[in-house]
Amino acid sequence: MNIEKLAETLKVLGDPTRLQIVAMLNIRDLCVCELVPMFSISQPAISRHLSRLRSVELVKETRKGMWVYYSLNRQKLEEVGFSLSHLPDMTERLNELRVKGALPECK
Amino acid sequence: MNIEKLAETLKVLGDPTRLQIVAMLNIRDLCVCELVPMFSISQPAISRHLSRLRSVELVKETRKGMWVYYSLNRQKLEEVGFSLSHLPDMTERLNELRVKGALPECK
DNA sequence: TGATTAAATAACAATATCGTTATAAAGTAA
DNA sequence: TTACTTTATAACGATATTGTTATTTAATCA
Repeated sequence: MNIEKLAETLKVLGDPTRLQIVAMLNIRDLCVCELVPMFSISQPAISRHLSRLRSVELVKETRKGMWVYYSLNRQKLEEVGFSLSHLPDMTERLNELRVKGALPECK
Repeated sequence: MNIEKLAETLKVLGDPTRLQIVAMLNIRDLCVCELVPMFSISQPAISRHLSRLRSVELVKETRKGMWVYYSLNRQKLEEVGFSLSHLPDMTERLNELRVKGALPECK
């Protein structure tokens, strides 16, 4: 995952409500009406959080009749962990800057 | 790491500038005056980003004369990855809610 | 059809974030 | 001391985020 996308995904995960939703979905798929009573915020607020999680493909929705079930995209979550432990190698970028004289000599 | 602290740390990582700083510090320790020319934002802006990274102990600062060197706390970064792949088990919490009748029956 | 339920979207307010420029603080050196 | 360099902080504006209530959309059922 490129660094911009990784940052965007981490930002989505970096909210206590959304991270708890992810932890809940790690146990089993849940419909919105089950998620709402778990938190002390409104249904629309939960809906917006789910929308943000969906926007980075951390969760998937499936409509079943009146209900919408959300499930965790474990692969995406693993990808985040992997990308974090394999950050892009900036050695070359650092060399470029040094060659261009963009780096001061702080001895 | 508890879920609140994890969310806070992910939020700090969830910014493209800060994540790039982390990637740079993964190569070697850098002083602020080296970091500034790598980005097209002001020195105070970089300083604020470093302050946020410091606030969750992702980086450590060391003053050397006039210069302040920042280094990556790799242990903390690994901890984030580990916590992400070992989210707290919400099974019990889910049971509580079910027993209390807080979960609707969406069949 | 019309009523009901579940979920998403719209509109808005309060607060947080991130950038800027100006200034302060800390260290070096003439 | 005074001047200079490096970094942090202050003050402020623009924008993003997160919550609210009201409304819309989608599906079910009498």
